[in-house]
Amino acid sequence: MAKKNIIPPNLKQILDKGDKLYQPGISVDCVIFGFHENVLKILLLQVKYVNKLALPGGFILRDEPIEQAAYRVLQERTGVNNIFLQQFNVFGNPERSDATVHQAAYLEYGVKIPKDNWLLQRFITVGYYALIDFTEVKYGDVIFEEGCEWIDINKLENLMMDHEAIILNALEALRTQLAYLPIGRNLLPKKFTMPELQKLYETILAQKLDRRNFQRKMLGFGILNRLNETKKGGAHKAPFLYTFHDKKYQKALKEGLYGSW
Amino acid sequence: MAKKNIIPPNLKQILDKGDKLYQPGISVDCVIFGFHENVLKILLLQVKYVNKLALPGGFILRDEPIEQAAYRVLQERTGVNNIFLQQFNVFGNPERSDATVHQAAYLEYGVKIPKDNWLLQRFITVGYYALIDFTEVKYGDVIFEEGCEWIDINKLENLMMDHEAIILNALEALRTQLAYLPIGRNLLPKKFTMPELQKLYETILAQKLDRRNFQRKMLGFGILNRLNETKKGGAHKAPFLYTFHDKKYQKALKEGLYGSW
DNA sequence: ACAAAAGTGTTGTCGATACACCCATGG
DNA sequence: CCATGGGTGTATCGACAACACTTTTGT
Repeated sequence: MAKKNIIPPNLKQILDKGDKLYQPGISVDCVIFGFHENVLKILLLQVKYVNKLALPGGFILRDEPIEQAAYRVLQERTGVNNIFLQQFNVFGNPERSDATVHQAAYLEYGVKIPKDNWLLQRFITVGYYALIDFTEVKYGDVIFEEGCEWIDINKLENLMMDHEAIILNALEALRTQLAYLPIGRNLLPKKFTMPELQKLYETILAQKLDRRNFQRKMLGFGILNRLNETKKGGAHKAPFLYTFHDKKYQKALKEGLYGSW
Repeated sequence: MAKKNIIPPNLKQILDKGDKLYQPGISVDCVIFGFHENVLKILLLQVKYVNKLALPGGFILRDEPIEQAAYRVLQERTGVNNIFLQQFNVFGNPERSDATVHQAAYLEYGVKIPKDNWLLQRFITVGYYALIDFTEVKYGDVIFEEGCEWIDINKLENLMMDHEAIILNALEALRTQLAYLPIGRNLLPKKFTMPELQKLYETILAQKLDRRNFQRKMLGFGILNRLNETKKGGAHKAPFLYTFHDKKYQKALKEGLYGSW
């Protein structure tokens, strides 16, 4: 800490021209869900200056739709293209903004943010949650942070500002959607087994499901293809592999699993 | 039109100090549902300068929670206290902002808004919908507008900017909520009959329901009190009057009509 | 008394749950 | 050959829809 680093140009630009480039006072935050080894995880950033974890978020360009800003954030962080993205809430309590976070980050470069700078004002954030295939993630650019980490949803701690509340809110929204929208296309690899899909559901719902009824219900939705392959390797009987039926999956995403009337 | 009016002080203030008083670039818009004579209606404002209808909306004070801003707008417009208020979406496409609306309003007072004024920038709006008792509304302050009007939801026309899309989106959200949350406490008078409640549901869903099944289902939720009175006056058999069981109603609002697990 | 609207009851269907049984595989 | 996990089938229950019947009220 004795020697201060030189401030990177992008950080300097955010400070000086941010209010020209971006919509002031508004940000997006993404709750990125991934599924790995039967655990639901969330992609978080290590913010070293305050030694806390944060949701990947960003600002909204002056001429950019909000959803696209969220998409841009996801791209920057994960490099993944095939993403399910859903707006779920807006968080706008005045107390949620915490100027000390930005201050700490810039102080690392010996820069003190002027008191009237746009970064220090109140921020309202639009929450999106995303489902992505854990295996496709390539860690992307690092800005303020040390790096990305997948954190077990049951082991959240030491989060910045109101980010834990945002995550829990996102999980609630995800659970609700589970009831009427197909899930899994973006959380599982192309080929998967029925037990794997079931584990995903059980993890999200934090609830055991009956193996046989689950299978019947899923097949009943008509969005799965059973392949003529089985997943070898594990002990015991080899389960069939499945893929999602792309067209029907997309249709179910639009109309809901129980169809529209 | 020959003679220009003098600009009211509050309008002048919004123009000059608005960016100090309010969060810039963010607004709230309220879709206010009311129910009267078996028709679902929405409270809209006549904006005379552009001769269009608009949702009641407003800005967010610098230190004000968003929901409270929405609540303030409702109070100002309707004077009603007992309001069900729900955030349902954020509308943030850059194209949705339309500077000509504000320009027209101020031009009425011979004021041309400076090009760099905060009012002319892009605005993102947070959509709330509200359910209120039609009979309790007292029309409130008028700012830019000629006045408020209840418009039949099936006869929407000539709306400002993207307000019609916002209304339809709100209606969708309302329909979804209908499935798992109690409705009616804020849309009906204290005492009401089962047929009245049913009409409300039918109107929102745009769908006929079976009288007998509806009654059984509603009573099953256990949120109604049957009074020892009947609604006299109409022809034919007098229906019972009901009230909502306040405690149970509140509980159902939190936990959903089917309970939590 | 009769039409119209409200209250109450019965039945059938379908989906969700619970559980029994058989099959395949690795140790 | 048996423990474990995967695949298939069946019984039961409850919610909901459809519909029959009775009761009340105004004209």
